[in-house]
Order: sequence, then C-alpha cells, then structure tokens
Amino acid sequence: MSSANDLREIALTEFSSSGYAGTSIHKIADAAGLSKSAVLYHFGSKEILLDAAIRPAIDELESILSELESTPFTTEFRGAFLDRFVDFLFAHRLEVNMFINQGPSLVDVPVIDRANDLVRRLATHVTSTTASVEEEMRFAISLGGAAYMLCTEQSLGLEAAPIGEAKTALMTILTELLAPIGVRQGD
Amino acid sequence: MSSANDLREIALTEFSSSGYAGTSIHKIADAAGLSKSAVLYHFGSKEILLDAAIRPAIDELESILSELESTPFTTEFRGAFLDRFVDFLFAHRLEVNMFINQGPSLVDVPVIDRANDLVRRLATHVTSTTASVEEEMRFAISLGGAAYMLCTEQSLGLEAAPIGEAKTALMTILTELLAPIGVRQGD
DNA sequence: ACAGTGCCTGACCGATCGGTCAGCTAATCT
DNA sequence: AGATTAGCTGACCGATCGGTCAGGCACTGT
Repeated sequence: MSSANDLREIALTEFSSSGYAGTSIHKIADAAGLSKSAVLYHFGSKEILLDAAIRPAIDELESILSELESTPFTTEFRGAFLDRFVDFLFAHRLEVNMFINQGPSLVDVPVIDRANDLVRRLATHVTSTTASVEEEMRFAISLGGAAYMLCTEQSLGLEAAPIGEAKTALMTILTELLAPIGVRQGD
Repeated sequence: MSSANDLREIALTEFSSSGYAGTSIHKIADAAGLSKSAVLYHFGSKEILLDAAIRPAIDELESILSELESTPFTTEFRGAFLDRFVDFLFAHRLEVNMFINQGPSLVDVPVIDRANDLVRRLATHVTSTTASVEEEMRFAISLGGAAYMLCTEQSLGLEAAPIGEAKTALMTILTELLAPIGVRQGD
C-alpha cells in the first residue's frame, strides 16, 4: 500500500475520533511509522490532508444528491434512494461523523463548507420548504443519529453485527423515521 | 453575574462548538473580556474548567438514571421518564452534545469518563441485556440524533421553534423510536 | 558514470499552547 | 490607619503546534 493512502486512512480515523484540532500531524506520522516531514511531503499542509481524506465521501454524497434532486420522488425511488444512502453511510461512516460533528467548527475550510452546503441542500430537499418543526427534526435526528450510531457501536458495547443485518435494521429505522415526510410529493 | 459563572457558560459554548482541544483558554478569556490569567485564577486548569462546565448536567443525568433504575418500568412511568429526559436534553443540550461527540476522545478526563459510564448504563438499562441489533440502534440513534438536532437547529436552517412545540415534537419522535424496546418489561 | 527524481529525515522557525508567578488595585476587616 | 483578601494583569516558562529547508538515500534513465 502506498504511503499516501495509508496516511489518508490514518488521518481520517484520527480526525474522526480525536477531532481535527485535537490531532497533530506528528501523531498521524507516528501511526504510519513515518516522520512529520513525510506527511507534509505527501500533503502540503494539514488542511490539504483533511481535504484528501474526506473529499471522496463528499463527491459521492454530491452524486447521490444530484440523483435525488433530478428524479421524481416516487415510492419505489424512495426505497432505492434510502438503500443507496444507507450504503453511503456505512461506507463512509468516519467521514460522515467528521463533518456532522465538526462541520460547524471547521467553516472556512473549503471542503468542509462544501459538505455543509450539501447537508443543507439535502435537508431542504427532503423536508421541502414547508416542513413542520417535527419534520425537520426527523431529518436531523436521522442524519445525526445514524452518524453517531455508526461510529460508537463498538465503544458503546454494540459489538459489530453482520453488515447485512445492520443495514437492514438501519433501513427499517430510517424508513420509519422519515415516513411522515414528503408524502405529498409522490405517494 | 459573577465572572466564574460567565466563564463556565462561555467555556461550555466554545467547547461544544469548537471542541475541547480546539478551544484555547485565551479564546474563552477574550470572550469574557478577561485575561487568560483570570481564567486560571478561577479555575486552576483547563481540565478543571471543563469539569465545572459539564458537571451539573452529569449530576442531573445520574439522578435521572438512578430513578430509572429503581422504578418499575410501567407504561405510565415510561411517559414520565421520557418527559424528564427530554427536559434534560433541552436544558443541557450543549453538555450532551459535548460528551456525545467528544466523549470517546476525552477519556482519562475523570468527569468525561463518568459521563461515558452513565451513557453505557443508560444503554444497558434501556435496551436490556438481550437487545437485538436494531434495538441497540434505536437507542443510539435517539441519543445521538437528539444531541445533534438540538445543537444544529439554527445552523441547519431550523430556526428556533417555540420550546413547547419543539419538546412535543421530540417526545413524539423518541416515543416512536423507542416503542419497540423493552416492551417485555412492563407492558 | 552521472544526473535526475521520488521519498524521506532531522534541524530549525515563529506562533501558540497550558500554566506559573510577582505584583497591582479596590474592597473588607480589625 | 494598617493588614488582609479577592480579583485580576502582564511577563514569562517549557512544550508543542504547523510548516520550511537542506540534504541523504535508493532507484531510474542516459
């Protein structure tokens, strides 16, 4: 495996668990068995490393969102969308956890701003413009709750379940949570 | 208002939004119109300030948990418990957001360890020992989702709703989310 | 054999971190 | 009036931060 890739993954893990401000370049370098200078050789700055670590996830989120915004929200598409979104959450749990928890405090970092914008767009689309307080809550709880759950299953005693079972359970819960939202659009 | 109390509140706000590691004593002092030394005069160290900021919330959580563990979980108590718990979430949203998001990374800070233990105890009690993956998920999503939602309502476009309406909505959602859990105990 | 390049290191820089300390001021106590 | 105390400040400390730089090492192409 390439050093750059190692560093990206290690940085993502550390940023997600200890926070961006709480993670020093030195710590990441140590975990990779390299020197701090090696990290700055591959990624010109700490911020560039952050960008590289979460950009793929944000790109995919943007793709999901584009499809969502350009497709009539029929009942069957709702299922397909939720399926893809849950897959996204599982595949990029660390990244999601990062910009959900630290997004507000990392403004003016371009890649984080982009992520925040996407979340806002997603919220606007899912809840529509006339959403009630409860509907907006349902969306926020779904997103924040899933991000939290996926990153604390082990530390909370939730031992890793078979992925298939976990996905099914999460889809059940999210479907139930979001069911009252947007029914006027396609159901 | 006393300086010490000002500092506690400012510190809580900053710790919650920018993270413990990402908040310097100097920043807190500036926001309070004092010098860094004044902060360290009132609170001997940054960690002591953190302790002072979130201890009241953790004390109340412990009280809620004690009542929960010592009361038969009848249907009517379930409602009363949820009511008290939602009140707690609203009253201490910043503290909850803090130790939900940064709890794992702030281990070996005693007051945070205590909070983590309480959350684990709460999880064990609510989901019981034989909980399924989905039941544990429902608990984690409820807790993490509520904490996220309560701290991002403004930054996500969710303008502050009347407190009463917001509480009712949150209780509806949490009741629905947790309904399938623990029915064998008192219903 | 030699130049070039990719990868990496250690020394070093200024800034900022958490924390200590001597001392100032205003109010309180005797 | 004199002593004490609470509240606070600015100077200063060592450690660590993100980042720069010169150079070493291994390999490749000529």
